[in-house]
Amino acid sequence: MLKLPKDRAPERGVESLKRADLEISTQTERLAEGIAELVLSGEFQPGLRLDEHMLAERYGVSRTPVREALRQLASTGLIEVKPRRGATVANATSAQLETLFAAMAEIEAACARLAAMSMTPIERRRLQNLHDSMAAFVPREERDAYAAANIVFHTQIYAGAHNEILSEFATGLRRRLAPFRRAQFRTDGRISRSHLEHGAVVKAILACDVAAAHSTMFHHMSLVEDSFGQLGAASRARA
Amino acid sequence: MLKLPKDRAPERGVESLKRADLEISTQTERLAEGIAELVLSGEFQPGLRLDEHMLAERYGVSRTPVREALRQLASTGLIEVKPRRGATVANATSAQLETLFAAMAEIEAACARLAAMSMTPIERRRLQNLHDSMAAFVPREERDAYAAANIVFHTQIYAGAHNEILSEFATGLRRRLAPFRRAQFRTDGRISRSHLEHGAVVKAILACDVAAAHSTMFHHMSLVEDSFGQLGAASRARA
DNA sequence: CCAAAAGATTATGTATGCAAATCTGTCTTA
DNA sequence: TAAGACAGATTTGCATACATAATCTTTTGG
Repeated sequence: MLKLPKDRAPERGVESLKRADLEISTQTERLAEGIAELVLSGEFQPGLRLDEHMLAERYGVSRTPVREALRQLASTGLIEVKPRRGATVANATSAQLETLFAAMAEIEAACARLAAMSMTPIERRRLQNLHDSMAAFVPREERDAYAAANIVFHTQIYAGAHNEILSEFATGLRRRLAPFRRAQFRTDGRISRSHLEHGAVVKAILACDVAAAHSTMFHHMSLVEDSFGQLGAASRARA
Repeated sequence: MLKLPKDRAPERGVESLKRADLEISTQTERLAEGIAELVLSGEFQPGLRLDEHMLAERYGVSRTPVREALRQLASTGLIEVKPRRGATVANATSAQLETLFAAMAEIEAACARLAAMSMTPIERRRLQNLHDSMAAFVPREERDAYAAANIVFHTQIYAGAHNEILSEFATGLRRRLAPFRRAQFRTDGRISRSHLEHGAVVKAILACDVAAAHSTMFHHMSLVEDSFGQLGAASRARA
């Protein structure tokens, strides 16, 4: 392509209207974010081959930044890159999903423990408020709203742990599992059970009960895992 | 450079004589491993600027695989890559080191707990044997031998947890902290104290005492952290 | 008719070149 | 003398080109 940087500028603008352009400086970052979005939204399903040429054309760039973006995403586990065989959206066997859920339960429980230990009064009150407001979604079975608030709920606990590293691990695992938990709250009664479990976690954290925060969160995450046995099987069949 | 692929072949051959060429397929992998080695060995110290040209020349390749290797290492936290500003060996403030140690304590404790739960009899016996054999290094103060065996000890526990993800987190954190814990067993009495703590961990794991495995390992890792307060300050000053 | 090998095709790995951003050192000016 | 600005040098980001491994297709032998 001849040097026509102005030709690409408009596309770029459209693509990233949501977030401030100030923050995103390189094509690679933009691509990594865009591709991740496609995977998380379900448009790119697990197992799909990610052709470098195809992506380069789709985003109007050369293969070089595409390759860098793919490597970066591979490091998060969202996609897989095998040497000389290209990249695919990560696809997990049910055994691997079990491992991921188990790891996530451990990390989330650790975060909850630390949160009970070191959350500020303001953070504790915000958590309580969020939990209370989520109660409204339960009787009405507003799955999407509850799912969105659920992510905020857990994110607040990660933040409350005041440990950037554990927080990143937890966020990464959540992202990595996202393609496989699309139907999370579809099971009947899952929402109300989730809210009850959250209540126990909140109570423990507010009471600074470190051990209870750990165990209630671990319990909560284990139950989430249970409700996904069949999904693991489904994704494996697709491979 | 004109296309003279034959000119480069010999260099490449010489460079990788040590390890089987069969396993390493791309330049990027070789470079990532090589650079990581330089960082871990201390030849590349925290804060050092990693110039792409310099590395490319040093390894006799072009900048392209160097860039990919740097991105890959950045994802492990061993180096840092800022857009348009290049890569540097990761340098942590003492606050960040504290966070890393705290995260590591949590993950190691989780691994120990899972290990107590799910190690096979063979794995348990191997751990016991290793621990026993490490006793020999204590009275003789063989720091290097003890340090090497110490890594094996912890690695056996990661493996015993039977959770690939947590194992990778733990290994990654250990690598990431390596540049800052060079003098780990230099403190007087550190070796014998470490061995005592290991003993408590082994005892708990062999007894399938899940809670004790967690707490003894957590205690062990916390003490490791304590003996590094001054190192964090030193590395910060260098920045 | 099927299997296996050889060739064609495609995609990945690597090299090189150019443009823009950052950095460095010098020179001007208050 | 110190602060700021400007120009040159350096370095990164990206595009393009080429070489090679992997894959697909076709052909040939049993």
